[in-house]
Amino acid sequence: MSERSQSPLSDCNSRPDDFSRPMYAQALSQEAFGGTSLQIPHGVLQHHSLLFNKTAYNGLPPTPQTFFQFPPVGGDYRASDLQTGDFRQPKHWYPIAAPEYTGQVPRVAVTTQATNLSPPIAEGRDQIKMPDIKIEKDVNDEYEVKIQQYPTPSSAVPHGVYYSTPWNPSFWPGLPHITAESSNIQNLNSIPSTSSSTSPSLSPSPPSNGLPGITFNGSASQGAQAPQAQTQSNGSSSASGGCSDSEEEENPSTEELEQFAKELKHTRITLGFTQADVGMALGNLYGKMFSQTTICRFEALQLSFKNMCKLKPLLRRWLNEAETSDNPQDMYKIERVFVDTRKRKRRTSLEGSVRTALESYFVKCPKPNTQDITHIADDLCLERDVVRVWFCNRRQKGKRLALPFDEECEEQYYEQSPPPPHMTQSPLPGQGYHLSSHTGAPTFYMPPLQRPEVFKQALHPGLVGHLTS
DNA sequence: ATGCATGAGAA
DNA sequence: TCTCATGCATA
Repeated sequence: MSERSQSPLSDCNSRPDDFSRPMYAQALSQEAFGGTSLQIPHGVLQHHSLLFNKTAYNGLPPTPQTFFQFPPVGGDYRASDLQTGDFRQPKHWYPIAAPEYTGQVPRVAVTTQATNLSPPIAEGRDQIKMPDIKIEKDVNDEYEVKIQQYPTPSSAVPHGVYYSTPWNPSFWPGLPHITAESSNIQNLNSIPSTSSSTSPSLSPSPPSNGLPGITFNGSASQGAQAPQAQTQSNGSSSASGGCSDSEEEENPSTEELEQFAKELKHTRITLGFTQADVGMALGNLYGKMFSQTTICRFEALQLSFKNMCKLKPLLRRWLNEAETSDNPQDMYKIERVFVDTRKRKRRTSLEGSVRTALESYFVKCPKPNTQDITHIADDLCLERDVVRVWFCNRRQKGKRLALPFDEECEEQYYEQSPPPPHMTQSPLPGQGYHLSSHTGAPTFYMPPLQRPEVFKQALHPGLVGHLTS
């Protein structure tokens, strides 16, 4: 016990970076429908790498009926197809796309989208053949191999349409009206340098009039894996009038991002879509899918400023589409086969006491060196890698939460931000470490640079007082 | 909504 | 080995 108090980090001079603001987002109910939310079956839609818009890159005429062999559903989506441009998916509702709606269509969706969601999504549900999901465990039982396969179309699907490949730049050319409008579209740049190696050769090269490869804010972000959003200040408003010029500035302000996130969430909920839906729609619209997690974090302002800026144009586009489309569900159709074979380490579930201990270590030293990590791992009987990853995530979380949109301060935060009073002593819990206010879920300190008044507007009114008191 | 994990790119 | 963007899995 007492030995455990001998932290290996006593010589660490770094300061904790976290102690961030209260988890405002946490206070926001996910869907604000009494807990009703749409849950995507795990693995069904979450791997963006397999999203394909075949018509976008190979010019194939729409062959919707041959894609998935399900009984046609009622409703006429095609009218809107023609209006919205060729880059869109063939406007048919494939029941395979519906699993995430199973029995959980938000009430709002039912009431507000009675005319939009045609036919009732649940109608074809019984006919949905769920993909086989196979989970294999390796010999050590620590890794899982998940293999999922959607029913493959029996015909009319060219070989090579489906790839297990990351973001495919060739989708961008399929956005004619994006470039044509050149209005409020924040450009989606990013022609990944890895395209030649990661995308199927089937895909054509980006057209010369394609989206300019403007990098985000001059930063060499890790961008080859995702469409870099870039901003242009030429933005006229879309049909929805949802974005102002200022929002299209190269560097949207914090307020603008917050406002947009709020608008996005509100509209999304109003239209009855889940965060997963939105992420999926981005895939259908732009070829780069995002997970529910990412959309959630965007709405909750839990991404980095840079990341927020990157995603905002995409989401702005979605928002405009969703608001103006006669058949918003068109944006959610899935045309892909999900074949995901990866090994992923089984998620470690750390006990509260262990987390608390890690927190206390983190307070002392947010950036432990290798030796420290080893020591901590030994001390807590954890894998060294688990500890390392925990610290990585903890730092990331600290930045994310403490400095959502203040880049300049971000870099200095380790040095500038003093730990909150209650953590300075960092008594160790349990086996010698204890943080009085830590019960597994860390509380976050809001540094002075935070502006609660900005964030609280995104909160349910009833929560504002609580959080700011 | 969030904890733990992955992987690319950078330092 | 870190940061960062991102997502699976789960609370």
